[in-house]
Amino acid sequence: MPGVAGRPRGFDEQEVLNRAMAVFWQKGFDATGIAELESATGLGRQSLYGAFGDKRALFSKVVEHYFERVVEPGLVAVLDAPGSARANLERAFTSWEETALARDFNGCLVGNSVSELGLRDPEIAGVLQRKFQLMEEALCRTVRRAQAAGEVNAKLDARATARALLTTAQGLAVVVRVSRDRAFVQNVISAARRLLD
Amino acid sequence: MPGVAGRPRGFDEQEVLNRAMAVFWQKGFDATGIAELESATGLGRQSLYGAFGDKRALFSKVVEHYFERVVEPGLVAVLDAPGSARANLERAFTSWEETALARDFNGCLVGNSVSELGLRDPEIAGVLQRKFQLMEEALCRTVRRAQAAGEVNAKLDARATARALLTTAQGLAVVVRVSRDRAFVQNVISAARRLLD
DNA sequence: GCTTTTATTGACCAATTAGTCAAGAAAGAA
DNA sequence: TTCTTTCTTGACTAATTGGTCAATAAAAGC
Repeated sequence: MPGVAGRPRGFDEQEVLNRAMAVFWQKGFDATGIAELESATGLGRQSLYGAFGDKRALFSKVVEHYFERVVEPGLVAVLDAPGSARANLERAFTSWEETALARDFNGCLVGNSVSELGLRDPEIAGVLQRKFQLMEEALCRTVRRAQAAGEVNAKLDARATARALLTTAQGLAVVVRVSRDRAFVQNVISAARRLLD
Repeated sequence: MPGVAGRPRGFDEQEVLNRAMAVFWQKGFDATGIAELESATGLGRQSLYGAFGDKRALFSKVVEHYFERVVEPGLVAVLDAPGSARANLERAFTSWEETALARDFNGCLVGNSVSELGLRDPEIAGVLQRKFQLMEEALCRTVRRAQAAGEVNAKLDARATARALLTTAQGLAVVVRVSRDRAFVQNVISAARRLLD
């Protein structure tokens, strides 16, 4: 009989994913050990394996979780918010600047994972590629919307601009890891802004 | 008596560094095992340890080697070549486009290493940061030179522009790992070019 | 030829890895 | 209560990891 009874979980799946995400985000896939995931989540090994499968499966769920809980609200929702599309782009830039300068900034989990796993795990690479596409898409439609409102140079290729912005953000996430310098970040953000003129 | 005699090396150090570089470049530090370095270089373990120290020390030497043999000739020398600075920047863009689209493109070893080790190995992070600075510097002086020649908008902040270009190149190296798409790369390069106008 | 120094070879080791097994604990269904 | 199902705990394992040891080989200096 399916769906019947059994001892209920003693943990909140979302909260566990949050903690696991924090570790993977900071250290990457390989450098994160199961023991570390145990202590970070407070779960025992078998609970982890029972609930999420092996390390790789857990990592996949963490990537999805990251997109839902970090990128969707922090970027996509910001861009798609009603009102001035240009203002939304500016809000995204500001948010990039702030997060990049935060003391505990770990880059972008998607970008980090692409660097680490992009060439050796085609399945995960496919997932990551789709995440990039979703970000590009969000940027693209916002650029278009801003163009329609006369807030961004209408002569620009919206898709090309979106791709340049995505690339800039990913580059910033990398470079800032070793030079957390406010002037540097502002220079890059200014350049991103200039891409809209 | 120091500096006397002993059996001479049976291998060429530069060639060994080339092979080791290829492996580290493709797979990263953690994912590269000593066994793999042995078979890639053709050296036995003790020869490797005797000549280069432990894995981390070898990796450091590989990073230096990468800069000397890849970045210096492929970027710095191109930018510092005599003649039109703007043309040199264009040559760099073309080279980015070509290498990014090559079948065996593995990103930038410096950028990859920053992602993997930037937060956990301060010493290596410092070295990587200096490499970024050298690239920024080369871009910066070339932008300035082009400005002086009237080939690039003289109103631009040369340093800010150099930083944006560096960031763009690093971002491209990441993004292209999962979407090796000619149009995408051209869009990004066009945006980089627009940063000079 | 003998000595000294370094290079090479391959076996070895301790530690860590991801993943599994088996027994016990807890809660809903009957 | 009793049964059934799932969750939890901690010990266990097989494989791989980076790194080392000791013996051998090869060349230069005397």
